[in-house]
Amino acid sequence: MALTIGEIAKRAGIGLETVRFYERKGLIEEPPRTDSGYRQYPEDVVARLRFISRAKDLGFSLKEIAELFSLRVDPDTTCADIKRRAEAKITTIEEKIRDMQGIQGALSKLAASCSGSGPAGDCPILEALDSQEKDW
Amino acid sequence: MALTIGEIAKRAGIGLETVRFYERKGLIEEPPRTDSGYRQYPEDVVARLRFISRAKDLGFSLKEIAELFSLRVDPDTTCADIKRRAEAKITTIEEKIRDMQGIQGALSKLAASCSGSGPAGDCPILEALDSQEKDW
DNA sequence: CTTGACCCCGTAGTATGGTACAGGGTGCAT
DNA sequence: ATGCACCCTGTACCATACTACGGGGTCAAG
Repeated sequence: MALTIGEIAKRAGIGLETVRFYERKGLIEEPPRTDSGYRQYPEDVVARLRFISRAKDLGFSLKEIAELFSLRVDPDTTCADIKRRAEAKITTIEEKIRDMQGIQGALSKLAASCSGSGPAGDCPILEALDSQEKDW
Repeated sequence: MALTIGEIAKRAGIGLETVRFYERKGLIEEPPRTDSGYRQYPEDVVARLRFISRAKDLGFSLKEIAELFSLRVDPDTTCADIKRRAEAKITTIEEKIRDMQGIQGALSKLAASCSGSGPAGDCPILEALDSQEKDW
């Protein structure tokens, strides 16, 4: 039972333009067509689209997801290869978290230095942004 | 003593194309020109460009930085207004950190579930991405 | 046989923050 | 006076992930 692009998009919970976009990006295969040119998707493409959504939720870019698929297809790929990818991703995410925490700490410090009264001209936050030194 | 665009860019530690880009975006004012059309920057524009870099480091977008400038110019703006902006930014950054931590936790769980041996076809990471339920 | 929902393609636009030309003119030193 | 570094404008391009639109064709119900 083949599905139309609208059906498959609905089942995967994404827009149908997005399905075509993923096709152009090589994330899903080009499906067979009807005589009139309509795409005819096998049902398991829904699972693939959900895989993409889940991987995106885990912070993988579309490019990385495409790599994941090609790894999976390659018979020489091992479980360890996949694990390495996941661990590399964990590392970059941890780095991002640390960066964000640094930013958050600096901003909190700045916000704390501001009494919240008086004109903006005297605001210690803007002054800190103006000053040459950044001690944050 | 007016500075050329190249000088000012060098002093601010950014590219000169970026200076023009900021001008187009309204982050710095259009400077006066020489008869031949060269931009002539007053020295304090360096401070403004540094302010932009610093605010960017703190996670503000260019649009938000432009707002900060217009707040600063507005005589009705108070220190409390600036503080509110900073606190709002802290909140959104904290949210992002929590999101990232969720992703990191989920990925770590998946990576831990993988022994790292065997073919990719049996990889529990890929299986988790394939499965309907996400318990992560 | 008409109407409306759905599909096709290609292209362009969105937001973000720049970067890179191409094809010129200018400023200064030798 | 000639060479080189620097400046000018406008436009196009990079990555990321879509989203929208125009101008068509198709399918199924009534």
